[in-house]
Amino acid sequence: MDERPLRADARRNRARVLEVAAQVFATEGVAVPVHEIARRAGVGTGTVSRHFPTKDDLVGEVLFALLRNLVDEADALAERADPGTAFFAFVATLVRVGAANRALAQELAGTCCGVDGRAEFDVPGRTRELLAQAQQAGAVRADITYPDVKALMTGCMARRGGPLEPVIGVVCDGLRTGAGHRRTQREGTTT
Amino acid sequence: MDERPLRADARRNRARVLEVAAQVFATEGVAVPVHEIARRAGVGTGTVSRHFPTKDDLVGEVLFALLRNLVDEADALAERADPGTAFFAFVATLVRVGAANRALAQELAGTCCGVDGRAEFDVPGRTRELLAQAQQAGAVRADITYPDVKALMTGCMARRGGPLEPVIGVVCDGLRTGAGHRRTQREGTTT
DNA sequence: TCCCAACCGGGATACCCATCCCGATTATAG
DNA sequence: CTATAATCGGGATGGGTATCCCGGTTGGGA
Repeated sequence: MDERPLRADARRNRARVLEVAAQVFATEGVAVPVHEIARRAGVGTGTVSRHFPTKDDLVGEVLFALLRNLVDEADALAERADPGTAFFAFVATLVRVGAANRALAQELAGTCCGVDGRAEFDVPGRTRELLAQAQQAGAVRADITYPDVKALMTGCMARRGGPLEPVIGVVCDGLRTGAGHRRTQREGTTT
Repeated sequence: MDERPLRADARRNRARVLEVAAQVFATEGVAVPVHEIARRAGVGTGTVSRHFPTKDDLVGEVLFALLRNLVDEADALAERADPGTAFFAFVATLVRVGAANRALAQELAGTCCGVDGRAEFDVPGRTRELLAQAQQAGAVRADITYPDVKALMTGCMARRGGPLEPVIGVVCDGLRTGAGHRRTQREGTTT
């Protein structure tokens, strides 16, 4: 196909753009203009959009690596720990990573370009699985759904610039079975 | 000052724009273009920007009423209920209102125009006070700060379109002193 | 009823941004 | 060293939004 090797300078520029983009998107979110990425990388906007025809392509490439790591971690936890421990550990990891990386937080919150959900990078899918297993094992409240977990994690990620232990603690304690809640009298409510 | 009464048609248009804006911002958030508000209100864009010179003016006017109600509710709770009950009830109210109104959620999350914080409409201030009193009364974990609470509530508000009891339950249980292990009455579930 | 200031509509203007294009530059094969 | 195709920079283009402006319309007091 188009697997022709890039010229040396082109390869260098591409890598530099990717590096700068990763840093900027992590710090300021995906809303940063492409021309700003180009400026900081010391290249023209044309160079950026030649290597990444669309802004989503650039964002996607930046997110791929991060999402893959998370999926790997989820899989590792799933086989190394019991369901409850695995689920809570993964939630804590997602929150920490999301709080440290705005772009990733936006992606996980669904306010980004939506590159996850693709086979090998399906973080939401992994989270769903871990949740289901933790609930089956009786470690997590049964009335909780994935959207609930997603919303709670999204909130925790917004706690940028402060210690994360408190919010993670609150959420994990609250999710745990046996925390006092009135589930007993409202089993299958749907609003 | 310029308190000359508006002409009848002008007053009618202003009210209609405000009404439509409130509805649209609540449903779709403050990012909706002004010209869209004008279109749905059946007026020209000029009419909107004459009554509300800036988009922030329009958004602000819409939010004022909502914020005032919330502040009133906070004050009422503060004097009618014990600190713990008041705090949890207010948190539940904020989450419910925020989940039902995107513009308000954006405002409370700080991703809007920031009209609150003004004396009589200072919802964050009231929340802070209720939190401090609840902690002093020993009803809420001592390691929690206002930004933690804000982040958690922001997350819950993102749970649009589903039942809110689970997320509110998780957060309130998690915030409660001695959380993660039992206890609970049914506070914090006011509608 | 008549008249004019207040009001209306929506086109004009001024940004901002992503993406495309093309003349100038440069890596590198021969 | 030279030729040439790949690459570069940044201006041009198209689309979107907020705000301003002005010729036409109308409410309501005389």
